[in-house]
Amino acid sequence: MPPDLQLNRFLPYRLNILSKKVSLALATRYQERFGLSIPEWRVFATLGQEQPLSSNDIVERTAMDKAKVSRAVNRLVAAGLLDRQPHPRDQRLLRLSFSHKGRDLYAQVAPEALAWEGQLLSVLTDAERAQLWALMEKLEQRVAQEIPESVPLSDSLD
Amino acid sequence: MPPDLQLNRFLPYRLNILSKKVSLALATRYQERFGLSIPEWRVFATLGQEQPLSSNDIVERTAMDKAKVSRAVNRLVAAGLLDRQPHPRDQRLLRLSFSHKGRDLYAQVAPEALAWEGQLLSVLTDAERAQLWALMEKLEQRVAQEIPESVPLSDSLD
DNA sequence: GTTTTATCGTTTCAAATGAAACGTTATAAG
DNA sequence: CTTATAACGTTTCATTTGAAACGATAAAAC
Repeated sequence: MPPDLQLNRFLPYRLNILSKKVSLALATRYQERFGLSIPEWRVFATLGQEQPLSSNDIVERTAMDKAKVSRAVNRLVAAGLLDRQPHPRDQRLLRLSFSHKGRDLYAQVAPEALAWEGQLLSVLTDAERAQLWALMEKLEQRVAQEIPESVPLSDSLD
Repeated sequence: MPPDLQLNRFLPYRLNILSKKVSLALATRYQERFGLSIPEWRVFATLGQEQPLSSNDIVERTAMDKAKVSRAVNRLVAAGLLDRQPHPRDQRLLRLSFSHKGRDLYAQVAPEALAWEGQLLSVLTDAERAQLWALMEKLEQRVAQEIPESVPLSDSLD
């Protein structure tokens, strides 16, 4: 008698596919319109939250690999979107922040991202949205217990 | 005035991190215990649902790249877990199914995967689980509308 | 029947990835 | 002070990746 593992009712599987579809749909937009790759967008959006940040701050906030963050930051700096200063008190740290151009771009990108998310969430009622956050929160806390600390959240794990 | 994009309340971002954590936690287990990589597990579990399947069937069911499926299938065949036969009526198609060894392994892996999922979901009530499925279903249908057809769901989109 | 056209799975190749090594700077221990 | 240890970000290098080209088969058009 085969074990009853219904893949389309298996949370890791469904979560992966949903996450992929959402990322793909969004990525297509900011890729085409703003020329940002996914890692670049992640770094950029993170700096939109708080500035300045070190590379390591971004690693912690995004669960990205530090090599990937390093490369994304380099591209964003090269594109003139970020300023990269050495930290005055700790020479090991970078002090990353938006350039003027970066700030302008963020002012364009962020509202679009929010609007897009709004369209996506428009299929849910307010109550359902609240539920969704609560459920995801619970699951994330639960699963965090199972992950051995210091294991990086690699991008290929999907 | 900066746009109010709160990243930790931004669905694509949170979904990505949750999905990564879940995949990582689960992958660590079947990697260590059964020697299966993530793509291999995906293919393997898909065949647990229905047999025989062609490679293309698996591509459709898992949203994986066909090159990745091809490589995962090769490794599983080499490991003696799958049988690969040519389809009698269409020589282009493969007829993939479990070998005896594969069936035995599945009988071990599937219950563990289910038990693990059960632990994860144990933080939710039955009603909450039902909600979760319903919400994910709605979101997936909504986002599917935005994805141009025939765009593959690459694994690097996270 | 012959010639397109499409489909399936593999292979190729350039790009992306991430673990580990590295150089540099800071902190802790002696 | 000096030495050992740790933290930060970059770079290296082997692996993984997926888009495109490919060979082989089947279906469609003529």
